[in-house]
Amino acid sequence: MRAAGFRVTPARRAIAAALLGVGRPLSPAEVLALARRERPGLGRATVYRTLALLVQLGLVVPRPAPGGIRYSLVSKGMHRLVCRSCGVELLLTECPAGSLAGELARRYGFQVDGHLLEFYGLCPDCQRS
Amino acid sequence: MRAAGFRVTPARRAIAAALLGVGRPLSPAEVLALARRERPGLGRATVYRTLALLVQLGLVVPRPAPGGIRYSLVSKGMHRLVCRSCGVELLLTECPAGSLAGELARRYGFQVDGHLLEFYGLCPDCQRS
DNA sequence: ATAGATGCAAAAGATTTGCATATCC
DNA sequence: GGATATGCAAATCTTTTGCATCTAT
Repeated sequence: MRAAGFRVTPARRAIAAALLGVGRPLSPAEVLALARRERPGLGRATVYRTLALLVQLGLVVPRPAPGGIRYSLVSKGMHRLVCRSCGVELLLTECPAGSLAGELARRYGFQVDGHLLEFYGLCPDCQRS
Repeated sequence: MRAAGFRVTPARRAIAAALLGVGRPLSPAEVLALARRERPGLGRATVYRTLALLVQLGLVVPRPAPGGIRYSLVSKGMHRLVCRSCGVELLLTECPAGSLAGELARRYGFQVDGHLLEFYGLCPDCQRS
């Protein structure tokens, strides 16, 4: 963060802490609510600006979810099994994709620093209805 | 579609055709504009309702993109290399994930019918700035 | 014939922007 | 000290909802 030439401020700390503390993807509204516990005066706009910055820096990934985009730290739970009907998620540990990253970097000149692997389908409950 | 007990209507055809015609993820506004070429009176609300239905049915996936959620047909380009700064995308052909799908179905009782694999990073141009 | 789908307009939400003030380095 | 970041409020955009009408099956 500082390495990239951006300032480390209390607002940014609070927002990062909110994402760190909870192990699941959060909507901007949830991030605001959580971060305000630590920093009561925090403004909505700052949350949006900071989330965009964290995405830019590759520290956070936006994910579509029923009800809008949610954000989660890159390191946590990037491999999921998601029910497209009710939205339940299972976190997976397997990752057959990591090995491809280096190969892609070499081939396309990208600096690859994360990936997302999601399987979609219907959970047992939703298969019934 | 019909198999799942839903009606096949001109509005739905036009929306599906829009997604089929263009090979990239579209925002709801883009879907509306394209589908209106075929069906001028099409309403915005119908686009949202139909996109949600197509996601439910597993025919379309929502993806986060700079500027909001975009939708694309499941069959097309589910494996991508995305620049988190400018948003350029490369489609990939490799897929080390397919083999896991069956295993997950067995283990968790999910009916797995699609997956999304994305690598994030910086494209050569954005690495410079 | 009738449950389901549509289009419209309005309501509700979400995100962005402009700007004066406060703050990190 | 000076560029950066912040918080607020308003402006803008996106998405959802209620309802009367229409249409696939």
